[in-house]
Amino acid sequence: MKKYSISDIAQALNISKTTVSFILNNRAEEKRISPQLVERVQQFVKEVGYKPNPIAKSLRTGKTNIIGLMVENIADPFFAAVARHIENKAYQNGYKIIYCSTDNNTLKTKELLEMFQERNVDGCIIAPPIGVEAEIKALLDSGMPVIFFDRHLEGIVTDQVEINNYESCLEATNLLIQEGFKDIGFITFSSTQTQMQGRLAGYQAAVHHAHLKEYVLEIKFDQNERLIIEPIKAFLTKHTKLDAVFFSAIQAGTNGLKAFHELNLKVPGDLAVIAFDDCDVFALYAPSITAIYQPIDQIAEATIDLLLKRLKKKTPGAPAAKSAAKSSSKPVLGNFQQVIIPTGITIRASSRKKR
Amino acid sequence: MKKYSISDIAQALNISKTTVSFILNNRAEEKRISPQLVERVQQFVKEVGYKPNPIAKSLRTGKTNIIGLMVENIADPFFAAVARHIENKAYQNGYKIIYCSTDNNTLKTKELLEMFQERNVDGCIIAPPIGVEAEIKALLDSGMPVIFFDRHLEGIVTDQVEINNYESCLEATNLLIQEGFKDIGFITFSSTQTQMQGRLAGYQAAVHHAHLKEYVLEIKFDQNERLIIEPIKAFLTKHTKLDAVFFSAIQAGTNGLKAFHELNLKVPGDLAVIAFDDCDVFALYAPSITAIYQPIDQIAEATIDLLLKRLKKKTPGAPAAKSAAKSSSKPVLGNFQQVIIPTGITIRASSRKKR
DNA sequence: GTGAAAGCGCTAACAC
DNA sequence: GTGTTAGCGCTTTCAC
Repeated sequence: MKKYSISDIAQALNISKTTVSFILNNRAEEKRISPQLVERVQQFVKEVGYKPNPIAKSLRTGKTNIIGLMVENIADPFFAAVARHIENKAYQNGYKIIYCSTDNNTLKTKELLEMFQERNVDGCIIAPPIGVEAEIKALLDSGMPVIFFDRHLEGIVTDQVEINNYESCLEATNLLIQEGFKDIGFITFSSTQTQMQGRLAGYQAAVHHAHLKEYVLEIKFDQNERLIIEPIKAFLTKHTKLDAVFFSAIQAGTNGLKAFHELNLKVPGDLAVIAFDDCDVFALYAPSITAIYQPIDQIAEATIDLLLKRLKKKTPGAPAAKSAAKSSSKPVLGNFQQVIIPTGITIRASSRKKR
Repeated sequence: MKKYSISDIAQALNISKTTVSFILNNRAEEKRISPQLVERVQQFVKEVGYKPNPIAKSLRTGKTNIIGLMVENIADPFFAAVARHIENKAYQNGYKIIYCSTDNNTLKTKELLEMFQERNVDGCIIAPPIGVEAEIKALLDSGMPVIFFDRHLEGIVTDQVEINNYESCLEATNLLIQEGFKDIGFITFSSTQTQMQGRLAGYQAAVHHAHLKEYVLEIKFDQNERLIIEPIKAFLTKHTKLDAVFFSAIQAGTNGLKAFHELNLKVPGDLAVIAFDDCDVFALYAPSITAIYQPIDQIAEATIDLLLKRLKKKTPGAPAAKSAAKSSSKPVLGNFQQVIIPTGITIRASSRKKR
């Protein structure tokens, strides 16, 4: 099976490349090419299994049909699940995904952004680390659609999808307060990222509002779980007054449970628990752990939708939709959207006061 | 900051594109271009921040520096973790990753393989579903390096990385037998994939060798966990004689534990447990669950290494290594490798016989 | 040692 | 309605 190019087709059919190109790009009608010719070309193309070379196309048009996806760490269940949904919908819309993990590393992220630029991705979806504001701004200025999710960057206006970090942590903390817990710790990772800041602020607001004391542990995130477990143990050992703990992220939660084991602390007898982000561990743990869950599918859906919307706008003559296409009213140029997805909470045994 | 092309550079420096290209591709020496000129060009290139356009390069050379990565489901923690490692090493070597999930869907996989072909990826890493043998073979015949991992396809010879499924399940089953368990169930997903077949065969061999009865439950895999939990409950309810259960995969294990809860079965009192694939759930569950673990980093490392080795071979004149390059002896043409990575087992409370 | 020019496969302005 | 042709930015053969 020989590989056909557009010239081969033109030659075989004794017409010109242009005509073939027009037909292949659904511009036959617009160019008023005879239906018979269209039919003949399409027939032939199908027959020989011709596929246009996307690289040549990209070189010419500047479009690649590739989306850059940048998460903190693709091995993190949350990001992996989001990536999965995004991947699905992207492929359905004819886009491929190039992905990468930032590790929240500024330098690495800058390099990756540069790579996206060079590779000419059509748009990108990013859970940005702090410190790449200038580069993102440059990207946006160059006309590349950039969508933020999970967090945003102060001072940058672009489409973004987030959850209600502040409110959900406020409410979850209130739940503990209403149950009658008085000394509620908040165990989190030291981070200036907006989502983590929001969670902490929510906890603080609730605690202050109830005139309770604030106990916050900020741990430097590390892949080595001992470096998470040990600070938690130290914190719990120091603050023996604590009767409840709120974990701000999944790795805090699971490693916190490990710390409990090692200290032989019972839940919720010694310590009540609420965790941010749900997972099998929390559902199966005995007692089961109350957890805030992020609607991952909605987050992913909203994110990729925002990007696809931007990408659609860039191809004015997109002949996909038959006729309604033209009537897509208001241009909404540069009119960025911020989507907030509400979280849910699964109340289980760990947050109930023994009475 | 204007975007420079190679002609811009040539023009600015009053030399020809050719010369610039040679210098940029480290062929200055070979072409005996004067060191001063080389220096001048490199200086200028750095100054204006010129980056060659990879798309144009691809169109011309047929290489893309992109690796296709195809897993069953990127949201699965195992595949996500493998992807993470592969991504890392690929980027270090100048390759980008386009990834996709097959869902073990033959049709989808065929389309994705076609996409890899069209997109001209330089090579691909695949955890293949059954039924795409012909397409993979065609890909290999076309000269594309294809590396299998996690499983292989009968009748296809290519580089592959797997774990010792058979032996590890044989040994794990023997562990239960030695503890004195007599009626050991094996709960797995119905699959003709080699890795699942290997696990089942290992269990069967151990059980038969000990003249014990075989109890196998094969569940159709589904994202909806109720469709996994319910068959397990039915199986356990039917076979009340069982004193131990071996779960062949992580989703079998976690959903199995959920089934236990719902049936109010105690581990290991009512049922001892061993699971294939380890995770936090098993470590934190009370009692903790004995689990076979796959050395994910080794698997990923071996896989990407095999691919990189193939890719290196394809660029004979690669001027990366200074001089030792030429001495890479034996050609090993078409000499495919099969790497088997041994698993480990973490023995915890769930597999111990109460005495 | 360096340059002119062809061409990778495609799109699109322009001509007829 | 259809064809001619000029690039997109790069590599590489061949000529000098």
